Formats: sequence, structure tokens, C-alpha cells
Amino acid sequence: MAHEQLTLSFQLCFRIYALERELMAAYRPLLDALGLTYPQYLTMLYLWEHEKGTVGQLCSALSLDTGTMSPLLKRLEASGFITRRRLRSDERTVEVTLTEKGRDLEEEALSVPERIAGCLLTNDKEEQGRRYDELKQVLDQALEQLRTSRKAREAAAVN
Amino acid sequence: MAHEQLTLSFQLCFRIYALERELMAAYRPLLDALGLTYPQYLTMLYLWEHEKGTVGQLCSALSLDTGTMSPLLKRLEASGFITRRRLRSDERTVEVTLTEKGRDLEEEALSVPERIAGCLLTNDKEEQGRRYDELKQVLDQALEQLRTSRKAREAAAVN
DNA sequence: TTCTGTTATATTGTACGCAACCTAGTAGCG
DNA sequence: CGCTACTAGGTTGCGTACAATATAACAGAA
Repeated sequence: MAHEQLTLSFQLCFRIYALERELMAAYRPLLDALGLTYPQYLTMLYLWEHEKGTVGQLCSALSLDTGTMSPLLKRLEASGFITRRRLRSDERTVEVTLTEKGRDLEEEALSVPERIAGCLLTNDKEEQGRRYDELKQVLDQALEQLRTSRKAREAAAVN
Repeated sequence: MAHEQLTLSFQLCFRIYALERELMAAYRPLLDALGLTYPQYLTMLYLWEHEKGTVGQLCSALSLDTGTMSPLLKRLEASGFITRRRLRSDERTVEVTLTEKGRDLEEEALSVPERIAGCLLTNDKEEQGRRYDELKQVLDQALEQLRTSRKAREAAAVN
């Protein structure tokens, strides 16, 4: 029966789709308090670690298109967390830098990861470790598999 | 160090976020051929199984807002896959039904799940079973955990 | 130097996803 | 019947995502 075929991969894919949205719902109240969205938060995490970066580096770090990143950075700039300026050495590339306000935000964001870990894993600190490893490994396998087959598709499309 | 704290839950969350987009990228070429997006495909899956349903039932089945579902259904109607009409018994509720064209689409969509399974898991049929169970279980645990803590948050917000 | 191809980013258009709000229809109660 | 509360969907506004296209700057060859 057709529905047998459906259930296997459908069950996984729908769970991944649902999990992502449920996770965003967990982040939302925490990030709202900081005035950030999740992709903006990821951008700030990158900048808190590296202090600055080009648009291309940010796109590649978050696997995002310039069509997503470009307006996102404009909004972060409008919020006063970053500044953007073209490099004199190469006027094509735009360098993003933290402002004082952006740097200060890191302190407020310090509690976010732990609070999310509580939502996503469990409150039992001991159990957290086990689940963390398991989840991470399984997610990595799936990601790796998808990326591999995407590359295969893209290579095939050229021929 | 702050980055120790960050890495734990960040590593998981970013993987979930990335995995969802990578999965959508795998579906995209397959669904493009059918003239569907992934949420539209999920809607059609529901209708292929149940033949019809109210907007509320679809929202609840896919965990989507009316703000998402309502325009999505309009687009499916514009594509000729479904029709919408208000029930005479209760003029508030809108019933969605497959058209002939919508029903016919199921046949074309039959190969999608298997092809996705190949991208997401592996081509080795035997290995697929193991990975499937593992992934499903881990995703369910995470989903369950997030939903539980969301309900706790919402209950706390009332008080 | 000029032409050509490439690179880095920006813009446009379409479709989610969700919060907040709106509206019409229904139900219950006096 | 008239009032109120509730329910089912729809609308608006904002922020992603991403394909497709555009633009300006750079780099290398003729």
C-alpha cells in the first residue's frame, strides 16, 4: 500500500520540520528580550567570537544566502548592534563589526544557551550529557548524508 | 569560559536549524516538479489520506497557524488542487476538498518518499532501518521535551 | 589598456511562519 | 429577544529563506 511507503521517510521529515519550529518557539521569548531573532542571534554569536567578519564569511558560517544575510545585517545595523563598511583594499567586500552596544549584548545573552539546554534536553544534568551526544551524532549523520547527496545532485545537474 | 557554555546547546540547535534547511533543499527539486512547496505537500498528504478536512484540522495536523495555512490554501486552490467552501451547518468553518487534479497528483508524488529516504538515510536498505529507528527516537525525545517545556512556560505565563 | 570573466554583495519576487488583530457566525444566558 | 462570550478563519506586518537577477569592483589575458 502506498501509505506504507509514505510513512517511513515522512515520519522523519515531518519530525525534523516540526522540531525546528518548536526549537525556534523555545528561543523566541529569550531572544525577544534581547531584541534578536534566531538568525540574528547566530550572527551575533559569530561576531562575539570573531569580533568582525565579511558578509561572505557570515553567509558561509551560517549557510545562508546573501538574499537572507544582506537585509538581516541591515536590520542589525538599524538596531545599533553592528556597523558595515566596505574595505578600502577591496571595495567589493563589506566588513561587519560589533558596536559597543553589540558587544554589551553578549553579557545579556549569556544565560540563553543554558536555558535552551533545559528546554531541549532535560533538567537532569547527568542525563543531559548522554542525550546531547546521541542527538548530536544522529543529527550529524543525517546532515552529512543530505549534504553528500546534494553535492551528487549538483554534480549530476552539470552533466 | 563563556564559549564552553555556548557550545553545548548551540551545537545541537544550529544542527537542527541547518538540518531542516538541508532537508527542504532535498525536497525542493522533487516538489518543484509537482508544483508544490513542502508545507503544501504536507497539506496534500493529509488530503490524500482523508480526502477532505477543515482549515482547523489542517492547522492542527501540521502545527501551523491560520496566518500560514490560510494563504497556503488559497495558493493550492489557485493551482487547482483543492476547493474551499464554508459549511452550511456552520458558516464559520471552511472545508477543504481535493479536486480531480489534486487527487491525480498523488500518483506523481508516489516516488517522493523513497527518493528522500535515499538522500536522508543511505542507499543501503539494511542500514536504513537502523538509522531510521535511531533518528526517529531521538527526534521524538527532543520534540517531546520541547513541547513539555513550552506548555510549562505557557502555564507559568498565565499566573 | 581594454576586454572579459569572476567575485562580493545587493535587490526583487515568492512563499513561509508567526504574533497581533479583525470579523462574522454561533451559543448560552438573562 | 438582546446581550455577551466564544469560535473559526482571515488579514496585516515583520522577518526569514532562497532563486534569479543586477551591479560594481577586481583580475588576468590579449
